[in-house]
Amino acid sequence: MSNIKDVAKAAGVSTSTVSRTINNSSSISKETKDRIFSIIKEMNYSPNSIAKALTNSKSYTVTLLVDVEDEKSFQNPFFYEIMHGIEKLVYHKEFSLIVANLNTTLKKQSVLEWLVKGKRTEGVILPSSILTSAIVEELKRDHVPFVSIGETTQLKESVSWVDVDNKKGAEIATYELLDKGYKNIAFLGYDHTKNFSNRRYEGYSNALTSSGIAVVPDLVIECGNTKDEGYTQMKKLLNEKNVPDAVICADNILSIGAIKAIQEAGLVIPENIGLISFDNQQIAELSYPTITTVHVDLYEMGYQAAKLLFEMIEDPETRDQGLLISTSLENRQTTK
Amino acid sequence: MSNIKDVAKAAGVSTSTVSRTINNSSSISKETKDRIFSIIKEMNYSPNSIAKALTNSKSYTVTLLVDVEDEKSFQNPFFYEIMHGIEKLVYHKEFSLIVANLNTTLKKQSVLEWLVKGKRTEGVILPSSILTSAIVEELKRDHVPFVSIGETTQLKESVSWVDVDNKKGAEIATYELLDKGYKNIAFLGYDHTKNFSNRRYEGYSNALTSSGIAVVPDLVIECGNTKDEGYTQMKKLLNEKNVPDAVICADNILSIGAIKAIQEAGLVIPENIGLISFDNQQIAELSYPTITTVHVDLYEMGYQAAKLLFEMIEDPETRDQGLLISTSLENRQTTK
DNA sequence: CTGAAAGCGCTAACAC
DNA sequence: GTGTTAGCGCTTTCAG
Repeated sequence: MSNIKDVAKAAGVSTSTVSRTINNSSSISKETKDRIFSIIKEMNYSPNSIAKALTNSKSYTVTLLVDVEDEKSFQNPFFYEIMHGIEKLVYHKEFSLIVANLNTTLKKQSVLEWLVKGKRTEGVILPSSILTSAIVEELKRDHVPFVSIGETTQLKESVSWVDVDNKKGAEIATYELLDKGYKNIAFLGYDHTKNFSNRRYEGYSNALTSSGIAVVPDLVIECGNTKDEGYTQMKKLLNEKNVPDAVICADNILSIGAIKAIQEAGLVIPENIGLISFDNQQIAELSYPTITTVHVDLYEMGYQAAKLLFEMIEDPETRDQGLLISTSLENRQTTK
Repeated sequence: MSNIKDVAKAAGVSTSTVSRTINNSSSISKETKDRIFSIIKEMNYSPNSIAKALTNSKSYTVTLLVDVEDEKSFQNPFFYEIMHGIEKLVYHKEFSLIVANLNTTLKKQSVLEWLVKGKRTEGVILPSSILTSAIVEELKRDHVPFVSIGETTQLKESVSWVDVDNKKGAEIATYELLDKGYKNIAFLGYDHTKNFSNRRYEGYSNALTSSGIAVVPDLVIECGNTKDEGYTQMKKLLNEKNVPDAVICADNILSIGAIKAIQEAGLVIPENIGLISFDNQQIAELSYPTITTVHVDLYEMGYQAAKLLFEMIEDPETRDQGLLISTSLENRQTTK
């Protein structure tokens, strides 16, 4: 493998000239530049990134930190697309993307410590679900920029984040149902401990009241996000005197169970009951009927997270900020 | 940030002594070691990984190469677990894990070239679906060890790989159905262009013939892996004179459609018809009924891929090898 | 517009 | 057991 010295020798110039050429310095004549570039190509030279990193005291590396043991931190299907968005910008900036698992320990320290202290990373992207105050403090102390995927309401510290515009998403869903003539809309799967769930509820109630419709507490069902809960709670709803003619599922897996309950009750979707859920394209398309969902551009979310991160890397004075990614409605078979 | 010199100065020793201490050389007296370690802790010193990498001409980095645009290269849910297994060993070895997308280009070269030429990576793990001869040649030329996730039947070159023991998996499934009293087992979703599908078919026919049962060509259905294909093909099967009493789905999404077709025909699962599919835990558990599957330990697969890779990194003379990861049957509601 | 030389932080051969 | 020193491959003042 040839190095910068070899190229310099072959070109009859100094290493500085080669270096300047590579880095496109304006102070090199076009002729020498051209000559050097052709020699570089001839010799199949590539700058050694590690040497460059050492001299510049930069790692040219960004870390995506996840909790692989925790299904909730990044749900499988989400992760891949988000990573795709991150990856896109990271390599565009000629950085590498490192993936590491929160719970890994090396040399008696957390991976994060190991990465940061060893100067292995210049920035971190991580899901809000694993972002504790301890991590925030550590990263801030070491001046490592980071961006949270998910709004960070549980933290007292200010933090940069990107999140889905859950409120708006729920609003869109609610308006859509109203537009299609549904009148009595339930909200299934509310979980007041989760930020995104609160936001979705806000959107739902907002859209209703804005349309002159009162929120009916009996139609707002608090429960976890499982198929079985969806089934049980929907069944219950259908046995009340006030039966809804549409339902918004605050979280996605619920809807599978809910649909089952509706079908078993002899009701037809979307004629008798309409349903809108959130995300998870795969489930939405595998179900019978396919599920109308509020869809999030996760690629975009990842991309924006990376963009925010690079702003912070390039200018450490950048202020923390929050960014909401807009949603869109994917009409499928559970709505008219 | 303190460096090795600072530590040496504080300890009143040379940098080599500190270096040897860090790297646990046996030729340092216990006393100095202890003293140095305590100073290291005091000063909160961490070795600069980039400097170390430069001196040792190693990047201490392994790359997971994927095709994020191609759903098939790593299907979403698969990827995460495989990565988890890889990640585990990679960090245990005190390496970092880089993730990169095949189609990214930098400085007019592919990411892979960029990573390899720039000495950014010491080894690569990638799915067989994106492993072309061109990539093999490139990696071999540059002496970069790599491991394929998936057997590489399409290549003439010898390559290290890990794969699911698809044949054995299908055998297990077939034997299970026979054991439970099913007698007329169909094989749905055969795709002769795919290695894993061929292997599964082999296992199926193997188990049948070993049990003294002839393979009935009419019960082997070649089709793609979609919900709709599963529905259509299953419906067809149920309308033939020779109706199966069990079905193995060679690929997973098929089973959703197949189940629908069975239910619509008024048949009861698992009493009238049994069904076993492959993988995809999430779908298998969301379906009504939940689907009995041949399950693969993807974490293990990732871990073994990394293990193979490190053998090659640590000893370049290591010969290429193939490794099959065993499967297990997850009994759910589609079988008696 | 180009070159010489110092230095990034660490390791390892060679001394003692 | 420990220290001295050269060097990994690059960038960047400072000179000219």
